[in-house]
Amino acid sequence: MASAPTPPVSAVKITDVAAAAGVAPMTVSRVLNTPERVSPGTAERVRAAIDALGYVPNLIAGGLSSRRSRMIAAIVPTIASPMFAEPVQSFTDAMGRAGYHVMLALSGYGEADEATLIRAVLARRPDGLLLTGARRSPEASRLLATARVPVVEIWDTAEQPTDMLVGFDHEEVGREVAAYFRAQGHTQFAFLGASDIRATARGRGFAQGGLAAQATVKAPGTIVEARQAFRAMARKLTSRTALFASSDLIAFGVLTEARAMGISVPDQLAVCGFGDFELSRGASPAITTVHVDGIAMGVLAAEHLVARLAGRAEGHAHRALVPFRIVERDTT
Amino acid sequence: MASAPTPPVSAVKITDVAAAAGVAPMTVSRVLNTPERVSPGTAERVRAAIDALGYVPNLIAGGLSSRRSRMIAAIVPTIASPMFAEPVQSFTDAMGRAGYHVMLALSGYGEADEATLIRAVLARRPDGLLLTGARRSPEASRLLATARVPVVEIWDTAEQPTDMLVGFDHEEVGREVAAYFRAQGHTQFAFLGASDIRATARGRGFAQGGLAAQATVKAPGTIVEARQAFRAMARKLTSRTALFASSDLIAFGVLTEARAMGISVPDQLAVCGFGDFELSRGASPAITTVHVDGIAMGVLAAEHLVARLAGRAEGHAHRALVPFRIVERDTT
DNA sequence: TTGTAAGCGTTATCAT
DNA sequence: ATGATAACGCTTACAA
Repeated sequence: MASAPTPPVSAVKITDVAAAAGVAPMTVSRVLNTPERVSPGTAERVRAAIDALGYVPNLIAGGLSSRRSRMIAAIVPTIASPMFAEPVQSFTDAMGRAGYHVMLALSGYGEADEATLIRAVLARRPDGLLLTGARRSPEASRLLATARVPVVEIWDTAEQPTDMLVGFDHEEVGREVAAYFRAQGHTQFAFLGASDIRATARGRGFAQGGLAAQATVKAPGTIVEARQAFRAMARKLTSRTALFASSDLIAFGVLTEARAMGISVPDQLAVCGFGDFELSRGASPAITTVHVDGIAMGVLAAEHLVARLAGRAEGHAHRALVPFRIVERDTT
Repeated sequence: MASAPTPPVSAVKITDVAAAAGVAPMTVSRVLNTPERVSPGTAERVRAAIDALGYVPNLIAGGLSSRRSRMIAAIVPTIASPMFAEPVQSFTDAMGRAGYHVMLALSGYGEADEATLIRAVLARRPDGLLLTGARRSPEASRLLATARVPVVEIWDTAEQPTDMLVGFDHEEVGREVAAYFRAQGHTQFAFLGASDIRATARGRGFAQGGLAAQATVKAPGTIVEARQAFRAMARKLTSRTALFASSDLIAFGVLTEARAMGISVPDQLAVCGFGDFELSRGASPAITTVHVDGIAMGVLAAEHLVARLAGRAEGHAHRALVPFRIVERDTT
């Protein structure tokens, strides 16, 4: 379709620098990649030539030659939520420190064509992959297997991760929240959550731990939807209820609506969110929530990947669990 | 540092497919890139071979050869804010439909070493660049100039964009908000804002339009900081005040604190935010805010870039303004 | 410490 | 419509 007239992107190449510095191209390459193997004097001359010419190495050529792209592809559903933004940000930083660029691809929810995305991404020959969740379609698994690329999956656990995994058990989160509520003397439980696979797992764990979850409503992903859903749900909530929301946004919606309805928190209604977004700390009342260390998740994922890429995979387990904790605030 | 033993990423290459299909490599390449130039029968055989072998084309080799990476690099300060997440998401989608991958790089605020990041990104030879804001350091400008890569800058305006630009005037936003407040009979103004360059510009415009902005407080970026800042500021606010916050998060902090202090909204205090985040619609009272069409910004940026890459840059202006509007809700 | 030669896997270009 | 050949800009492997 597009047919640009092949413009010279950056005329300056390694041979130009080599000529200017009076050395062989290979020496320029060494100055850039293994400076310790070049004499200081030569290195200085080469660097001067690089600066003078404004040389920017072509990593695409280097990658083809070395068969290492020094690039990691990360696939996440969305960056619009702090849920993924945080680990992605820290993963990117950590990989950057190790000399890798991270290429971010957005999949949206619905694993319909995750395989297609993975395929597209593999075409760029990343040295490694960061994936969200631990459920892969058979097609995706096949692709990953034949590509033989190190893979880290985050945000979830699974019996059989594709390769490495850094996450936590969402059902366990639900169970812990239920246990926390029970310890507070609650006997009536409700769950309000989004329909994505991990939110559902948290709801399932909560129902197990809560023994008698009186109400489980699904679907809302936004504050406004949560308010509507809670308004509908509230009618059935006759006595003191402990509600677990699948995200802080939903918890906030519930609390906003509860205030409008004159329901007292935490006396008549106790609420626990998930994610520990800034909103939960900043809102009044401050929202009790489950904190997951997203930064640590990103850093850990990077460490695993870097270890593998450096060939020292032995020291690292293939599965790492990221801790979570309930942050008790005003709504419980 | 890392020295992996050069593993065969995906053994299958174009010559393998060609051999399996009984054609020349070039024919396989044509099936993939210009199928209309291959006879249906041959194409079918080739595709069968591709599927059978699980061939994933090596775009890194293709890019070196064709000098087109089919990749766009996007540099944004952060994805943790919906401010940037939205246009980035829509830009990515739109470029994807045009056959380009978007590689996202996070710069953080502070243009300290933006040039370094740009340099790193240019090493991958992107076909185009998406940058945030319109202020480039001399070093960055030099890099971009010598790279001769199409550049779109978003989120701002400038007299001299680097190349193409899709944004809006932040001072004008401030002036419009001031005008809106004045039309409502306000005479006392305050601004509470983050210290980044665009927030500052909105505050400047607001001060111009408000004639007598009584208080301008800077720094807060989070809800909690905004609450503290407002509490300090509130003492000086003796009469009915119209406050413009540099983001909806800050507006929310102000409103939360105002409620705690017993300040009635919008009677004693009118508040307008910026960004039209989900929170503003979902909160109670719903927050009046400035809506900027981030989706449109991303799509427009993509259109400009695609047009340029397709060689038909003439039809498009180099500057496009994205509309913004005040969304009137309960806090004014 | 530095250089030479031979690819890396694909596509542009020119033939057929 | 298909093929042969020569790059693309760099790095690996080996030599000096």
